[in-house]
Amino acid sequence: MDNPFLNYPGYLLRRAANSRLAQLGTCLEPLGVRVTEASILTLIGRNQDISQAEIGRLLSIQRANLNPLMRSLRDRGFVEASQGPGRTQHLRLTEHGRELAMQIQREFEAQEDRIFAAVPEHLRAELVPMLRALHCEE
Amino acid sequence: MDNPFLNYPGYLLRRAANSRLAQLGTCLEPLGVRVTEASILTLIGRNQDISQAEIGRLLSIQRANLNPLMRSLRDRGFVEASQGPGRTQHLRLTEHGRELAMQIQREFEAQEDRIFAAVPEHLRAELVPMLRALHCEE
DNA sequence: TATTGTTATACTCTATAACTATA
DNA sequence: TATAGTTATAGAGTATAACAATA
Repeated sequence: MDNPFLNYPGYLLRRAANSRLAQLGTCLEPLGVRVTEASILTLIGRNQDISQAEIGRLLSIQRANLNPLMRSLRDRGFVEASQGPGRTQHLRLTEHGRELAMQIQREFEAQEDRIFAAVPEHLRAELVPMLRALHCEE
Repeated sequence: MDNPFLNYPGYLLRRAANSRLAQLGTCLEPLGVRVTEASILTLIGRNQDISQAEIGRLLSIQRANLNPLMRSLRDRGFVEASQGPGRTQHLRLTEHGRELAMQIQREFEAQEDRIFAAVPEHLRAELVPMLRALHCEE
């Protein structure tokens, strides 16, 4: 059976990204959050009083799509908002959210360690530069 | 603004894969097919009389999800099916499908060239091995 | 029984458009 | 006018369950 895609970097890139995303999702499952939610909580934890729009820009999530995610995180008691200028909301983690963010941080680090470990040692220093180079604006 | 994800290989991997997938999608748009459809047509072109189930295994698409894709490709006159053993169908490209598959092939190759070109020259030989290493079974 | 094709369904992510509220 | 948040909607990809047909 001829499967040309196994030699195509574009296909291999997608396959690697999907498999690692699924792996991280499985690791986060016991914490009750999905990868996107965990990323948002991490960003708020590191940037107190960040706004929804800023999160969207940093994670490449559109405002319209971020809205239901944020509402869910607020409803579950991980995030609280205070009024900023204009319609802007200042977001921060609740105590509950901070505890969760710490557990998420551990899972994120474990995942990055697994990914680095999968790369041959002599190429590890090149991994991040190579992945940055593979990104395109378009 | 602290964006830790720009140093996380997992995030960079997903970002690179998404951007390249979008780029390829844009290049295929004039041909009137999406990336998934183009991949299926390529596989049928290279493996005459392949079955749906085999395509699914090679591209990691489940049978249930492949069904509407295949029906659409048949309805548009790119693919025809003949009866195989059991419920198996032998798939092959129509004349129309073969012409399209040739154009797709050119776009696929152009995309792979672009991706290779984005990688620093001294790392190009390591790209495919590295991407293969980044894949995980999970 | 195992495999293939099929249908239905649901969830996630993504994309667009349009609306409001405020600087 | 520009930005932030909101709502509705649609498409694409993915997941599970269940069913029919055939080896």
